[in-house]
Amino acid sequence: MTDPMYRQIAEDLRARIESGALAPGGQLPTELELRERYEASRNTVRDAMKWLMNLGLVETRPGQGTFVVEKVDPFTTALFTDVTPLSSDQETGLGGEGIAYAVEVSAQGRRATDSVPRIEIQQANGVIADELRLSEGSMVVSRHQQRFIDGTPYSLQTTFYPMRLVEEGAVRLIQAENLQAGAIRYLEETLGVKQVGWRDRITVRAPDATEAAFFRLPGDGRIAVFETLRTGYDRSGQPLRLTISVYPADRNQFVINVGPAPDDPSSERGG
Amino acid sequence: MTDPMYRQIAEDLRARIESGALAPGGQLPTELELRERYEASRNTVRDAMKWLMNLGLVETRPGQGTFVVEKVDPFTTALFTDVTPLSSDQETGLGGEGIAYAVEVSAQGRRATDSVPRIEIQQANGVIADELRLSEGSMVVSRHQQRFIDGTPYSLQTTFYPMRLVEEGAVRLIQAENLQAGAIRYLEETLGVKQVGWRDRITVRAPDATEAAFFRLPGDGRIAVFETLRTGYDRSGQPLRLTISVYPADRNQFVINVGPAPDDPSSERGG
DNA sequence: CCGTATTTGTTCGTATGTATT
DNA sequence: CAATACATACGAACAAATACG
Repeated sequence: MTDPMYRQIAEDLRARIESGALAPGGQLPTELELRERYEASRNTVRDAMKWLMNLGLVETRPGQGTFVVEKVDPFTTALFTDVTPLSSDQETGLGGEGIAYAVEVSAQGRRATDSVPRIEIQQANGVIADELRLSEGSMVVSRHQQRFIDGTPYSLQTTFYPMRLVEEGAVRLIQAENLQAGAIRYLEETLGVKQVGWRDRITVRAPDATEAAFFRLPGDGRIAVFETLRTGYDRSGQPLRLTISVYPADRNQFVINVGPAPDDPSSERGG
Repeated sequence: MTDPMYRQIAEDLRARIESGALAPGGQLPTELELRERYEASRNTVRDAMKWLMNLGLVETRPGQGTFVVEKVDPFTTALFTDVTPLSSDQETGLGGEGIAYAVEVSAQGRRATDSVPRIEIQQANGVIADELRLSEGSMVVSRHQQRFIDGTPYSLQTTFYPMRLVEEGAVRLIQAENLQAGAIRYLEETLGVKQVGWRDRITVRAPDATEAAFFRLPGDGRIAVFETLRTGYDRSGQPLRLTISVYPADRNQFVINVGPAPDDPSSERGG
């Protein structure tokens, strides 16, 4: 019938937060103070805090207190941009080859850096075998990188190539240099195979321990991560590569521009 | 140094789940059994359960027990599809006007139904004013719909139009009929304004109480929702409309097809 | 640098309520 | 109605992180 006490406490605090009475970044009363204010036990107050924490409204800092979460303005990653000029109807292209390479940050003045790739040769498991249309257990090359923007962790990215491509001569795939935006071009120059299309898949899930550590996320799964799969295909419709990227969901968004959409993708931010 | 006991218990159970020893849908031992097995108090065992719950690995059902979460195969929503034929290089078009209308479900044999729109005339707040490039407090028409697939809640969707469009003659925007895929065409026929491009934004956040109730989500924020903003622009680069859609993140994914990507977007599913 | 006070984190015990079988 | 299983609530004690003099 009536809500349990810890939810009533949470609801009361939630209302104060949404109304702005408790400002972002501001500190909440301590658990002992709240225990007196609501005439509840400390554990009940803590249950209310956990509720608000799971809603992403507050965060606790041991030894300091409980604070209202400040939303950061997110990194914007363009998954697709069609660069048709606004005033001319001629040549509705797909933005040239350049965009085929990777997910790109619409970084204004921000500096993106990537770690040296960690190369592995491994068996294709479920999703990887599925997307690359290989039989389970087929060998693939994986190139794993940590990506940073202005030094802060931005994404974890792993690209898988069928081992076939290496056997056919693309040996630099198994060397730990930064192919980066050049991987697709390298394959074209070396083997003559060209990526003519791709498919992105966007899902959300809880981070694993590795991801939580890299992105400095809480460890419990209360902050999710985006997982994007990008499968690239050659002219014959055969999968060339699969790139799996992971981004923390609390500070990232994706945009897709289709047709002559104005520029300036959320650069301004009002108070 | 060493992890707290509730996390060790959680880690042990997590390993059993990932290894498959505890199958999806299967029941975990009861809290009393776990209390004996790990020689901990029931509260500590429950802390371990909450940890696993936030990671999305288990769910509890009062009176029944604790169960390993079964992942459903997600609804797939295509945000963008470029239908260039595979074998010809001529005319790399954007797939025609048809795709401009809306986010479309790649529903194979599934039946999509929408509720009658709830129309409101309201002031544009922060995001809405921002995207439609209106000054704060300008009037907008909002058309809100509940969308279902095979009768199960699929998304909550609200489209905002500048009031200016109604004043200029598009009066059916404020009538509670299903314009649906015809809204863009209606604007073109009535006012001669044509949506020639759009921008999508994809973010993730905790659901609010309304959304949690509609999608039957837990109420604490442990299952997030996708929020997509689609802003449509006319030939002059002026925003025509803003559609905000919300989808539960545990049973939805988005796909983007660029260039001649093969069909069959994840219809098969291996055990 | 050290010690103390403050604040959240962990763990236990216990009792009672609510949902399901 | 009874048994089972999770949910709520209280009280207590100690640990760990942080801030401050």
